[in-house]
Amino acid sequence: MAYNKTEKVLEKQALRRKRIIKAAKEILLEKEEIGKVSVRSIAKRAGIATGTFYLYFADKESLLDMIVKEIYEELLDKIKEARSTYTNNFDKLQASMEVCIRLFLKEKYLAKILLEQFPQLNSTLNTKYADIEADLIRLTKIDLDELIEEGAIPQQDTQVTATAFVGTFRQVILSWVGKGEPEDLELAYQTLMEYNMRGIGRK
Amino acid sequence: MAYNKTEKVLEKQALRRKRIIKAAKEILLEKEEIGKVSVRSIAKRAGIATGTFYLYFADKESLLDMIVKEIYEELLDKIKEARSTYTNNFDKLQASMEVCIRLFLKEKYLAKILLEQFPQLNSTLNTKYADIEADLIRLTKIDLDELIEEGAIPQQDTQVTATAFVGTFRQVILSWVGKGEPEDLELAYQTLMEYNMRGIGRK
DNA sequence: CCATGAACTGAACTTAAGTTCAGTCCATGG
DNA sequence: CCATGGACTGAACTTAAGTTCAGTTCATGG
Repeated sequence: MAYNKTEKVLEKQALRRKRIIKAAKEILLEKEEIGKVSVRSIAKRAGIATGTFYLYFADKESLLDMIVKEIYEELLDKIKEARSTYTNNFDKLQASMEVCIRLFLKEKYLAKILLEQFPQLNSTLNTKYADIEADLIRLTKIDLDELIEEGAIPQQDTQVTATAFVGTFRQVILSWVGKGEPEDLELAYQTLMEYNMRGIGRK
Repeated sequence: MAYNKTEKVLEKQALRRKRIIKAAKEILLEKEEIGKVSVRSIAKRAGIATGTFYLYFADKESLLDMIVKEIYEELLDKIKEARSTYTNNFDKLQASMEVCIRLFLKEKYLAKILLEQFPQLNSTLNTKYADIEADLIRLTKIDLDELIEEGAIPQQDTQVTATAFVGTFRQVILSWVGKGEPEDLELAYQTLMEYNMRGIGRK
């Protein structure tokens, strides 16, 4: 005599699921160390009992997993959107980087979670995070390879330069998240972009 | 009637202390996650009882603290030494970076511990690690400021460019530690250095 | 070679986090 | 408005790590 869930219940459950994710993100922001984010604290913040958490997520890792995925997809979507408005490969590359910076600064929690918290994890998740960095490097490399083909930048080991390129952004964004943005953000942003444009040898 | 320790005992204790540090470094290398490095496992590896650990270090954090300090001092010493053989500021900057790369690649454990393991820590230690990165950036910034004063590179926000500079090295070294060095290391190293030299606008 | 005190030991204590589950509450459908 | 089964609860269980300490071993100096 299994009964069917009504729309209302389904909505309530979806909301609860979202609340759990939101609570987790909030706590990830507050805690210095990702290890300190406990299921108990997430449940408490979300206003549910500890056990209820496990009705929504198989385990703690599943939740964190989902959060990484969500954030990264949001980032990729915005990058894709920004790139679509340009045809020139320089512009596309710059647009991608601009999106990263602006998104991470606007939503510092994204930066903190993605650049600070998740790299602290081991196991499956850390691998997943490394994959994201590797992915961004891969995407950058594609752009650089195309620029070389066009003759817009000199021949170079794009694996190395793409890695360096991404490295500058990671380091600079993290420094801004950590100790506050510079007074003149636009100037700083431009400095960074020029650094990399010169770095790849833009003619 | 307190008795005096003989030389033999003092040596044995010094050795034991070193063994504990060595054991900890070894385990730091093996474990993906620094949190998995337990006092028990360190003691076992060092061939002592768990409790004995606490006769040599106040607590686990003291040991890790000491390890960071040791590694960082080793790095700074080598940098200082390498710099002393040059007078030109470009050469000094390049020498510093070359030392970092060569040291981290030669002793991958240093890179893994300093760039991968310690950033995973929270609290005091993480702060200490952040201090090291900040310190390297600070040192780089000094070089850049001098180069600007000499007119060797154009005016720029050296806080940003120094951060970017260090970021490229961190990212590239970590990628090499993670998935193996490139076939032609010299070439890759040169690529990275050129990237940064162009980046800072070397004339 | 013994008395003393320092070094060492590892089991026990403490704390904290992930996970489970018997009992309770609540929505459904008759 | 009840009987049923799913949702929810939070105390209890499990595991694992840091730390302590009573008992044991060892080194010293007489």
